[in-house]
Amino acid sequence: MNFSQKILRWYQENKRDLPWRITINAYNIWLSEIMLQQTRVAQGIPYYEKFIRHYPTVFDMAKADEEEILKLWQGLGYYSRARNMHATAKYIVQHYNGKFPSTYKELIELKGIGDYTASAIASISFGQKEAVLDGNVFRVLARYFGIALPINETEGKKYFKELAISLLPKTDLRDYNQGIMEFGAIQCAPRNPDCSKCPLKDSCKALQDNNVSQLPVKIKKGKIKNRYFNYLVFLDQKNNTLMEQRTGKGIWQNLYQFPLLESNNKITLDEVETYVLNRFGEMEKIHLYNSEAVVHKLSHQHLITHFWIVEKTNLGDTAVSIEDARQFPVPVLIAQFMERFKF
DNA sequence: AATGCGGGGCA
DNA sequence: TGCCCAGCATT
Repeated sequence: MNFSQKILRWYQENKRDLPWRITINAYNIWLSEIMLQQTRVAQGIPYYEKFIRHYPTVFDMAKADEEEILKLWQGLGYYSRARNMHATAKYIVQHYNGKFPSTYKELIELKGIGDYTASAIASISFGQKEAVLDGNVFRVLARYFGIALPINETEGKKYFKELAISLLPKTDLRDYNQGIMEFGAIQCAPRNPDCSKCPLKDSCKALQDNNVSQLPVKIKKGKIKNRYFNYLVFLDQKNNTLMEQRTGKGIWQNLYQFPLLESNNKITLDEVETYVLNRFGEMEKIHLYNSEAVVHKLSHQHLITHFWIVEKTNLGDTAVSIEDARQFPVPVLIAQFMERFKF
């Protein structure tokens, strides 16, 4: 039995029951693949269920408002996925009459669909002979064949892609591609895999060389930056507040938040007060809600956050009721504050 | 080629 | 605390 046949055999005996595995409908497969980009299966499942419930077909999603989609997506992260997904839903309805194209070439033209996702949809939904290359597959191939090329550099990606293509079986493309990913997620896990019960243990190069924990190789880059966020939580007597939508580049695009004063380091009450006075006018009272900073950790930056409660009589005509504010799509950082503050 | 983009789970 | 997760878009 060769590599691919062993993967297929293993998958047959170990596959999980996942909600998107009861169908090969392209809309369902597409939705699941977008959600699973850089996201664990366990985290994605409830979102997938929720979206299928709200939008059973691509037509339903195309008709929805972006704000509603972002609200449903809230907490899943990488919000550009939601925006691109919505744009693609509309595009599929407009230009493809609601039917997803079946080829890699057409799929990769769509927003939010790259090499991996195009291959996944083409193979899983349409049975085409395309090789998927995600974090799981990189790991399985790097270990089994003992390849130390960095998986996040061009040369390595190209090498692994060609290797993955060469391993594709003639039939069972759907199961093979899902199988090798599942194998990477369950058996050939990132840390401390139990190689003693691996069906590939007799021919795994990394295991023979005692290299399992060293592979795959990934060049690490980037340092974490600290940013200082000061949120201005306005309140008037009628339970209104102020919310703003984040526009432009950067994190949380199109999500809502309280008016924000960002600073280079920790800020004093006087500085906040001066800022509020200049931008919003006179206030009744202002005080710091959390003396201990809330540190919200993203993969590439730490947001050192203080919430300032600002009591102000007249919030103007852009004020929103607290009840309405809770319905806005917001980052987890804001959602957790609302929870804690009993907003 | 390098950087930015969330949030959570795990050792 | 650092790494990883069914990656993609932009610069």
